[in-house]
Amino acid sequence: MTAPTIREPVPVPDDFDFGATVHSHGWMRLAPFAWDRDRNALERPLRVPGGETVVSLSQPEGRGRPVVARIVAGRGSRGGLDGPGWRVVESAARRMLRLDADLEPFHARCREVGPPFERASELGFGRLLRAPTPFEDLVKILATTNTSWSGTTSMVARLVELAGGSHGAFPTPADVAALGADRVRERARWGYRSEPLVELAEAVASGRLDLERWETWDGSTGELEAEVRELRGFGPYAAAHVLALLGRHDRIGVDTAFRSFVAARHFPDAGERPSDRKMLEVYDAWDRWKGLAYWFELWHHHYGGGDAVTG
DNA sequence: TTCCAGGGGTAGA
DNA sequence: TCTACCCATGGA
Repeated sequence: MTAPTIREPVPVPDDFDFGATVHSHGWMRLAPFAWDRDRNALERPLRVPGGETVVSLSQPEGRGRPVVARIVAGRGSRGGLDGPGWRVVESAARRMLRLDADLEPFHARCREVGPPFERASELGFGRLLRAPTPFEDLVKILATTNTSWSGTTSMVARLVELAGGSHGAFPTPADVAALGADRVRERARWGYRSEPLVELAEAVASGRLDLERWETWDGSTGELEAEVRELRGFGPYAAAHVLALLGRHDRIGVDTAFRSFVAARHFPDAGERPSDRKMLEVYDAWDRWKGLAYWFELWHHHYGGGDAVTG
């Protein structure tokens, strides 16, 4: 048992940029994430042994300096976390912020290609914010399909409200399974996604689907993609998104944002919108970095304004 | 009411 | 494997 603490540093890679990571895509806007503008901190509840805690993450000393995890509520608010509790928080931070990702190969490639990609390294681009668990990421990806971004945020918020923890922690697979498809449909308003969501939750809760296996997948992207596609409701777009959050970027999830952005940027003079195939060809030369290359272009286009890319 | 949204599923070529 | 077409469903 270590001494109680309410504030601990988490070591990070030299090129780690907290702001760029948090604003890498729309996840920071989905419950139970909350962005604290005043502190430039990312806040969210986490399940820890014996209950929940609310942690606030920031990088007060700037790029390459440690991320600081502050316990702001829940278990730990009055005395800190014990050793096991703290390890859960640190492990969650590492997954969310992708602290173990090696982006040097991507950044080296970006420097070769030149503008605007050469700025990817200095801007700290390349780590896509994730949930603490692969289950939460899958649920949120399902919530982006066939709907608008506002629909996604409300579906996720209602699910957390209905089945989440007392401090708002994201529901576990068992929680979602217990909620059942009917209530997911009628009260969380997930529409036709309700049954695929509950099926996913049941598969994970029962152990039939082991998502941890995907975290350390050493097979081909195609094999992993095939497993993801076996999940109901996960088509080509959703599967590519899942792969991206697992650190594989040799697929691009084609959605309305991809089509409109790539058409405008790379085919400005085309009379009619080019085919998906034509638009995907733009990124062929990036091999295993296709997805990040596209996302950097989109992100770079928006990030000047300081907002996350949410469509 | 109509139209759209960070698509999925399926049939047929 | 690619295309065409239908379908879903809340919100603007």
